[in-house]
Amino acid sequence: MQNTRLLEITSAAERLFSHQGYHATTMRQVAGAVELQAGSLYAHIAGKEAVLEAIVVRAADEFEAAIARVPTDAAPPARLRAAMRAHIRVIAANLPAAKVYFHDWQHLPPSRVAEVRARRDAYEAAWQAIIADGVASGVFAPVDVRLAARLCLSACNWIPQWYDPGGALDPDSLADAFSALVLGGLLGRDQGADGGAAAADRSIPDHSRSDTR
Amino acid sequence: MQNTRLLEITSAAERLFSHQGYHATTMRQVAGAVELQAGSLYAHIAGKEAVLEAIVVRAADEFEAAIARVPTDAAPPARLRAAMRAHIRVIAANLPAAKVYFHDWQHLPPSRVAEVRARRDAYEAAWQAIIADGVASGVFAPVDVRLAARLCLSACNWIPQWYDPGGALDPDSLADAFSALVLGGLLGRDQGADGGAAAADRSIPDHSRSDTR
DNA sequence: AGCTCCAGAACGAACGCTTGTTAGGCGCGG
DNA sequence: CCGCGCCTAACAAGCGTTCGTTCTGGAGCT
Repeated sequence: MQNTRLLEITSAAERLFSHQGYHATTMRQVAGAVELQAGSLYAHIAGKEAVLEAIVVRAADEFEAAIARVPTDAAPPARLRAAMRAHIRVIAANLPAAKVYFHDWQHLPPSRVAEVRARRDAYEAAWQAIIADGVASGVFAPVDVRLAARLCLSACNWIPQWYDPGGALDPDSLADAFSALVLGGLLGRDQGADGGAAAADRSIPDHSRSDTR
Repeated sequence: MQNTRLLEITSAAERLFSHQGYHATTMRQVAGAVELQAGSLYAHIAGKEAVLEAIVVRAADEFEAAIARVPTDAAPPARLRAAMRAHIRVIAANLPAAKVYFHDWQHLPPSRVAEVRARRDAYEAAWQAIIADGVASGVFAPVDVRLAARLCLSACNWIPQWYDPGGALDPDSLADAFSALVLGGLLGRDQGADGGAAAADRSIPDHSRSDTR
C-alpha cells in the first residue's frame, strides 16, 4: 500500500505537466525530478499516458466528491456559494493537478476523452441544477441557466492561471468574493441578500473569515 | 503584400495549434494542411516558434485594439458591457487564434513570454479601471476591484473552450448575457436601468446545445 | 516574338537530435 | 539467494530544420 515511488512520480509529473504542458514535458525530466533515470520509471508506471490519465481521473474524482458534499436542501444562493467554495477548495488544494485536468485532458486517447467529457458534463449539470432551482423558486432572476452555470465554471476554471497558493488570498475568501459578485452583481444596492451567506457558512464549516477586501 | 502562402500557413497553424496544442502539432501536419512538404514551409517562415509568435502577437494586438475602442466617457456599467462585447467579439472572430493565445503563449521563449505578460497585465488594468471608476462613483458596490476584473476576464477567457461558432449564440448575445449577470447578479430584484443600451434582456431563450466540448 | 536568365516556390532526402520505451545486468536487503 | 529497484545502453520512431535540386513564370534584352 505504501507505493511511495509511484506517488512521487505522479506528483512530480503533476508539477511538470502543469508548468510546461503534457507534450512539452519529457519523461527524462520527470525522472530527474524524482532522482531516477528515465528507464527506471517504467518499473512503476505503464507509460506517460497512464500517468496523465491517473492525474486527470483523480482530479475528476476530487471535483465530483466535492460537489456531492454540497447539501441539496439548502436555499439556492447558499448552495451556489457552497459549490463555489467546494470547487475552489479542490483547485487550491490540488493546484498542479487542477491545471493539468483543465488543460491536458484532451491529450488522452479518444476513448478516455469521451469519458472525461461525460463526467464534465454531469458536473456542469449539477451547477445548472442549483441555478435552475433558484430561478424556478424565484430567488434568482430568470437568467439563462446554461449560460449562468458556464459563467461560474468558466470563472473558476481559469483560476489556476493566476492563483498564487502562497499569496494572502485563501481559497474560501476567493470563493466568497466570486459568489458574492455572481449573486449580487456589481451594481450597487447592497442587497440584504447575504441571508444566504449565513446559511452557507453553516453548511460548510469553516475556520477562516470571509472578507472581501 | 499578397503573401498568400504565409497567411495560409499561419491560419492552418492556428487551427492545428488550437485543436492539439503547440507542442503536439507537427510541422509536417501544418505542411500537410496547406498541401506542402515539410521542408517547403521554411521558404515562408523562420521556424515553428516564429509562427506561434506571430499568432500570439496578432491576437494580443486584436484584444488591445478592441478595448481601446471602448469609449472612456460613458458610465461604468455601459463601459463594462462594451468591453465585454469587444472582448468576446475578438474571441468569436478569431476563435483558433484566441485559443492559441490563451493556451500556448507560455511556450514562447522567455523574453517573449515576459513581453506578452506585460501586455496582458496592461489589458487587465484597463478592466480594473472601469470597475474602479464604478466603485469610486458609487454606481458599483464596493467590491475588490482586482478580483472583480479577474472574474470577468476569467469567465471570458474560458469561452473558447466551449463556444461553438456555428451555434445559435452570437457573440453579442453572449457578451450581453455575461455582462447582465456580472452587473445585476443572480439574485432577483428587478432590473434597474443598466447604463447600457437595449439588449439587457434578462431572460434569454434557451440556446440549442451543439456542444463540441 | 523569341531568347536568356534569374528569383522564388516546392520537392525529396537527409541531418542531428530527442522522444518514449525496452532489455539486460548489477547490487543490495530480507 | 531470490527478487526488486535501479542503472546503463540501446532502440525505432519522430522531431524541427537544412540542403541541393528541380521546376516554373515573368522580366529584360535583342
